Formats: sequence, structure tokens, C-alpha cells
Amino acid sequence: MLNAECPMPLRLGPQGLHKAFRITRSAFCLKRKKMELSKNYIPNEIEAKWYTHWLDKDYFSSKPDGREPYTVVIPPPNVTGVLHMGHCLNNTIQDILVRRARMHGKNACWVPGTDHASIATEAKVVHMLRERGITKSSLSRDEFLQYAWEWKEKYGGIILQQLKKIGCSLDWERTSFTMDPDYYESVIKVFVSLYEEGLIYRGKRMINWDVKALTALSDEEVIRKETQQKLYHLQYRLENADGSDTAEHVTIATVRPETIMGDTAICVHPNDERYKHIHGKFAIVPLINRRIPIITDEYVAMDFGTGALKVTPAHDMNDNQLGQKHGLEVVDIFNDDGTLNSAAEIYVGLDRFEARKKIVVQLEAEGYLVKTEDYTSEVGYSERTDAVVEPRLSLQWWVDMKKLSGPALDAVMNEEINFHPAKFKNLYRHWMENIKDWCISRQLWWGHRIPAYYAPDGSFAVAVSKDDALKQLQSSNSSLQSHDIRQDDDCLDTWFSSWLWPFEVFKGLSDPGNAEVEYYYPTNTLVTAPEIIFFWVARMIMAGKKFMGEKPFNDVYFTGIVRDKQGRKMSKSLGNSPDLLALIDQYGADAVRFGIMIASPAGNDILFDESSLEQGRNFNNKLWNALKLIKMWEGRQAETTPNPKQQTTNFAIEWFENRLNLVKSEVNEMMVQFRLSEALKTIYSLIWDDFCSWYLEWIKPGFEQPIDAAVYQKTLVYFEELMELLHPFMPFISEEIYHLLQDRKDDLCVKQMAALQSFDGSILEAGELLKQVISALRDARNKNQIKPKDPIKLHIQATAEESYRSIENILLKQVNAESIFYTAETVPNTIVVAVEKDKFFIETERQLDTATLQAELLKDLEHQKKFLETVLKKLGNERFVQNAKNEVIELERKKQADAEARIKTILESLQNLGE
RNA sequence: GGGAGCAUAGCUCAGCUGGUUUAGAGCAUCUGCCUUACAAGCAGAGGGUCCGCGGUUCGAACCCGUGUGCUCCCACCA
Repeated sequence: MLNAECPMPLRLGPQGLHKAFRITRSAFCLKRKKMELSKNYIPNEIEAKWYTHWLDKDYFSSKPDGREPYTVVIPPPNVTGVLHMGHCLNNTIQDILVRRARMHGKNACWVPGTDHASIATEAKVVHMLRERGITKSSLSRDEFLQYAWEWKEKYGGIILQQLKKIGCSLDWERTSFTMDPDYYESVIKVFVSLYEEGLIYRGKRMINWDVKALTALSDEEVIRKETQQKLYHLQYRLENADGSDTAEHVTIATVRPETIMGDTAICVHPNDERYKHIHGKFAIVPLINRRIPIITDEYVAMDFGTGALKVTPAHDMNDNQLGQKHGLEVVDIFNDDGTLNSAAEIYVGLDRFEARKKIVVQLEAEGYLVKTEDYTSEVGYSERTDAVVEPRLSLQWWVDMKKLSGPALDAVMNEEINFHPAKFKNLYRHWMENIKDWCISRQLWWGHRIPAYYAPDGSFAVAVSKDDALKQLQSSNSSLQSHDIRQDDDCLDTWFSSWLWPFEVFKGLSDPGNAEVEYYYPTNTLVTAPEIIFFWVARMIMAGKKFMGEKPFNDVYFTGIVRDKQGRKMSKSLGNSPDLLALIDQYGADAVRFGIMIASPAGNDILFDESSLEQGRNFNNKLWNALKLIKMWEGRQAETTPNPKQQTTNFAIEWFENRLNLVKSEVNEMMVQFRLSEALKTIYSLIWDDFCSWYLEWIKPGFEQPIDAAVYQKTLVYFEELMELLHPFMPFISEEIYHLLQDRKDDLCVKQMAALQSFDGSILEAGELLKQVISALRDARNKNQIKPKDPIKLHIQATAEESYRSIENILLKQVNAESIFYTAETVPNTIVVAVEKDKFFIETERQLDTATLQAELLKDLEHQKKFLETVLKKLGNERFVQNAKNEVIELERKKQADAEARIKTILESLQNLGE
């Protein structure tokens, strides 16, 4: 395996990598002077060299000017993040769009940055402190934050450095962070203004509680997973209203027996015949003997479990609603960390799942457990800590989403913002139409602290500063002093800052109307994963509309989710996520970019397979070898002389030039439609098939022969143009080849692409015909076991002889013919090959295997006859002839003529064989 | 329970507005080549009930209906 040693350490701090690039580059330049082109392409040094060069030249930095901007803001990765496949896909796509825009005269601006990721970062810091023997609870808020910033400065943002390895052309001077001072200020401003408008409120509601992170979670942060559980059937003794024993029982089914101490009712369906006789009675909660009422509600499903439901308003979303409806008592039996509190009366201090085990044992021992069933249902887990989420009643801050969602929904539905692929519009609409209020408070220290200030009497004020808050509070209590009031301890949900990202990176809120935001906003394209369409995309649209009065972007490109070969999502816990940096070292960044792009149309999940990286590496190598071939000709140019071979090479040039123009238009069209992988495929095939396999072979001079100087110069131009097309996708090798082809002072990275040119269809057709002829003749050689080295004599019976005379040279070497003759008659004892209306007779020394040939011909004849039949049937159909478009009918006539000609040839050939 | 999407070669996928479709590409397979750019390569080949069924149409991989299978999203049946 070719695994060149990495010239630089893999993981470096923020400054290290750039430095490493510089050192490598100078070493490389020294070596370069006497360097021959290596056998295979070796990417590592070349990639480091060019990235440094581009940075030195400041190509990625953007300032407002007279050009049209092309703006992309990076979806800010977590500051704790490490580059993985998803990032690689996402950022490669952005880089392709940005580089292409840069080469098309736009002022391309791609803004990098990171997200403070409150839960993830706080968890990392807590972990780091624990290793040093420090507990969070022993620290003051300020002390903790000091450690957190220390951690952020030291380890945070590694991912941004890693993006350089894959070639991302980000404007590094614009690197933003969601907790930069200006940004922080804007987040607070937004909170205050939404509060003043009545769109933010404080309320006690059921929330999703993360018992590990000790914080509330928004609905979107809860992952529901199918979980194997047990459904326990528990018997509750019944009492009459007067307290006398009925000697009856009611059996309920529950998956959470540890919550029975929080039960405050048992509920049955009012129409359930089985339970009508117990309406109005009371049940006794086992183990703790609390007396609770039997209530009725249509909410209960009669056909599930036993049809009787225990109601625990403190620990279940539905039970809470039932509780409110029926005025039930709320008994909260859990502490913050998921252990039982004194309200539980028993097993106090024990973890909820430990308590469950013990309670089940006790219930069974005391005869309350009548049945246990296996049961699978969806359980909520914290996205960040994977703890089972505990529904909990709690006082939190909320955003009223109803008013914000309207304009954001419209913007997408009326295509002011375009989704690619459009299918995500439905998903978006569904969510927006059923939107719920957003819980934005988090019980964390790392993040934007909620700007609410409390007076000792519990009243509070929301303001951008403590002083402002004090003034507000003093209006009702003039004796209040600054030291009397206390700021809310909680932080805001991370998304409450990232929803401002597309404009706040240009200080759209902290410095309203500044020249930058006026120029760059709204941004052009957002590239992101469909997973965060609600978390982020929807909220950015709301924020853009609300705070800037304008959409945040024109287009949203949704990538697929990168999965492993078995279709599983890549995740840390599965360990199926490959080490991206190791892959880059092994295959090269261009190959990785190629591999991940070649099979990933917008919105389709991609099954990651290393073989596509191999394909990318092989493509690099192909390019490298084409370069070597052309470089061999550099010193062997001959002045143009009028000789018969001239015409041949003219044809090749003319054909490729037209082909290039055609493909350029095609690629352009695909790029406009965001069909990136198709565009890459098209370029790949243009280079490998048309340029290398056909064009270069057609113009290739004989062994140690000179090449026509004009042809050579044209070839350089074509190769450069191919590199131009390829550059956005594979920036490193294309830049390298651009410079190795000729001594260029400019750089491909900022080269402006020429306007599209028209192409001549008839030349392209002639080229296709030539390819067909060559392939057919080669196939005939193969089938007749003519060794590649054995030359043939070729007889051509053509409708237009001249067209072959002008390309004789190409034909001679492509099919290894020693001579070409033209004939009007069938040539006996030859292999006959028909292409369109022309016939080719291969004369060879070799004994022909007539039996095999005959069998082949008969098979073909059969096929052609069948085909002709279907065509004739179609043409015989009056309604077809009446209704179909003229071109379609013409085409069918052509098919008919071709098939008939072909059948005739086959018959002649069979006759020829018989002789 | 509600919604969305997908089903094309052994595998991964293209196939945009129904007609250049006699359905393509890469990988894998087979045959022949170490031809002085490239064996990480070259020249070829084989391989398909376009998930089943029904319909619309002169014409369907494509549109409609239906069945089956898979995936994802949303939702409070303990």
C-alpha cells in the first residue's frame, strides 16, 4: 500500500497546522528543482504546499466591493467537535460552491466559526475538572467559567484546523464564535426584546429533564428509541368512600413501578363496563398506603393493559394533563439527579432504576405483582448524555413560537427560500404548522446567562444589564439596592444563539445596518443536514425574518446522512466512524472529496465505502499520468508542417474542443440545479474517457516521434480548462497540474472561468461514430482472438469515403491496422463489422473460427429482427403516427433503416463465411 | 397512530418535463494484454421481470391506483 509518511503531525492546535504547512512547503520547493515527476501522484506535500500558498495570497479573504457577493456561513460545528464524515461531506459541498463562485467573478465569502455548545462543552469541562480532582459544585460560577474558557482556548476549535486539511477555502479572518462579546450582547438583546414583546415568558410546565446534565432539554434534544421493557401488572386494594375495605382490587399496568409513590389517582374509561362499579371509590397505593381516588376519563384506552391507569402527575406528560383537568395533587418523588426524595417515603436517595428493581421485588413478595409482560415501547433519551429523560414539572423560560413561525413558513412555501431537494418542504411545513413553544432555559453555566434579575420578594425584571433591571425593579420597590437583586442562574439553549448566525457573523444586530451586513446578507446557500431542519434551519428563518426583516439565505442544500456500509448511522458508540484524517493521509484530500461526492446527490443518505476513495485516488493518478505523458512531449515539439497527418490531428482537436464546450454547458446546468455529484461524474468521465482514452490516444505521436507544436499547445489549453472545471471539486491536484503544465504566475484558485461557448453537433456526431467504429473493430478482433500485437488489413466500404480518409491515422493506430483500403464490394474471407451504414472487413493472417463467428452472427440477426419487428409495429400504428411528435417518428424511421441495413450486412457476412 | 420517502445489474447508485432507452455509471465478475503516461492501468465482454398487480396513454422505469417490503420524521396509549 502506498502510504507516504505524513509530512506533518495529524492533530495540532490552532496555530500549529499553519506553521507545519509553511515548513513543509519550503522543504518541498528545494526538492522540486531537481524533481522528476513521480511514478504515482503523492498528495500530502502538494496539498500542504498549496493550502499555505492560497493563505499567503489571501485568496479566501473577502471584503465588500463592487462585485456581486456569494456568501455562505458555515454551520458552526461544536467547539468541542472533531472532524467526522458528516462534516467532511457538508464542508466539501460548501467549498465546491464557494470555489466555483470565486472562479465565476463573484466575491466569495465563506465564514467559519464554532458554536459554544453549552451541554457538550460543559460536560467536557466537568470531566476535565474531575480528572484534576475538582468537582463543579466546589467552584463558584466565575471560577468554573474561567476553567471553561481555558479549556476552550486550549482545545476548542481543532475542527477548524482540520477543515484546512480538506482544502476548505474559508475566510479565516472572519472566524466567529457564538460567545464572542458582540455576539453575546446580541443574544441578550434578542432575549430582552422578545420578552418585552411578550414572546418570551416564564412558566411552570412539564419539561424533559436530563438527570445527568441536570438540565432541561427541548423536545428536539430528546431521542426516542425503541426500548425493551417490562409491563408490570399491579394490584391496588380498594376502599369505599367512607374508608371501609371493599375486599376488592383493581389491577393497573405500568412500566414505571418506581413512580407509584407519586400516584394521586387511578383512572378508567367512563364507559368501561368492567370498572363501572368502582367509580367514586378509592384505591390504596401499595407499600406506602396512600389513599387515592378512582377517576374516569375518556383519555384511557380500554384495550390497553388492564384498562386502568395509574396517574402520576409529577412524572408523566399525560398524567400531568389529566391531573390538571381533574385537580389532582402533584407528588414529585425525584431529586434533580433522578434519585428518590423524601416525598417517595421509601427507598429515599436511591437511583430511580435501582429503586425500580427493589420495588418490583418487594411488590412481588407482598403479593401486589400479579403479572409481568415483556413490552417494547419508545423511551426518550438525552441527545447529549444518553440518559433516560425524566419528564418533570419545572419553572423554565419559553419562546412563544406561533407568531414567529408564520412568516418563516411562508418564505419556504412560496419559494422565497428554495430547499434542495424540495421534498423537505413537506416536512418543514408539517413541523411549522404544529409548532410548540420552545423551552430555552438550560441549567448550565457555560452559555449566555439569562438576563432576568430577581428581587428578594420573587418579582423580577428582564433587562440587558443589572442596572437597567434594578431601575425597573425600583419602580415598585424604591429601597432595592444592586446587591439585593440576583441574576437568573440559568443559561440559554445553544440554538438560541445559533439562530442568529447568518447575520450576527456580520454584526447585523450588534452594529445594525453596517456595510458588511448590508453587502453580504442575505447569504446565498446554506448547506446542512436534514437532521437539524427544526433545531436550526427553521429557527434561522424565523430569526432572519424577525430581526433583519429578510430571509437569511436563498437556497438550502440538504446533504444526506453518512452511514456505514450496512446502512447504520455513523456514531461514536458503534465505533463505525472512520478516522477521517487517517483517510486523508492514506488517499489524499482530493481523493476523499471525490469519494464522498461521487455518490451523494442532495438529500440522499450515502453509504460510505472506502472503495470510492480508492476510485478518487486512482483518478488522481490518472490525471498525474496524463500530465506525465504531455510533459514528455514538451521537448519534442515540431513546427507545423503541411503533411497528411495534419488532418488527423485537426479532427482530434476539433472534436475535443466541441466536446469540452458541450460538457462545460452541461456541468453549468447541473451546478445551477445543485446536482453536484452528477456534475462531478460528468467531469470525471470527460477527463478519463474523452480526454485520456480517446483524445490523447488520437494525438499521441509514434514512439520517439515529435508532436506537432500547434497540437501540443492546444492540448495544454484543454488540460488547463479541464483543471479549471475540476478545481472546485479537487482543488489541490488541479492547482498542481495547472502549474506543472506551464510556468504560470497566476493561480487556478482565483482564475476566472471563460464564458460558455457553443459547440458543433455534427463534429460531436462524427466523433461518436469514430469511437463506435473503433470499439466495434476492437471487439471483432477480441472475439476472433486476434492478438493485440498482430496487425490487420482493414477494408472499408463506406457511404462517405472522405470522412474516413481524414481520420485514417487515428484508425490505423487505434485498431492496429497496417493498411487501409477502400472498397465498393464485399471482401471475401474476412470478418465483417457493420457500424451504422458502413461496413468494415478485417483481413488477417489468422485462421478464422467460422463456427463461432456464425453463431455470433445468428444471435445478432435474431436480435435485430426482433427489434425491427417492434419498430415496424410502432410505425404501423396509425394513432402513433398521428399523435407522436415529428422528431419521434423520424427517430423510429431511422431505427428502422438502421436495423434493416444491419440485417442486410449480417446476411452478407453469413454468406461470406459460407464461401 | 399520523406523515414523508425509497424499491432499477451481485453491491452502491444515476436516469431531470412520458418518446435519441435497444435502461446507464462506478465497484465486483469474466476474457485478452506488463503496448515505453498510467496493472491504482489498457482493450473488450457478460450481467436487468426497472418490487408485484391493475389503470391512464399511440407510447410508462417515469403519471394514477393498489398490494408488498424497507427507511426516516412526528405523536402522550400507561
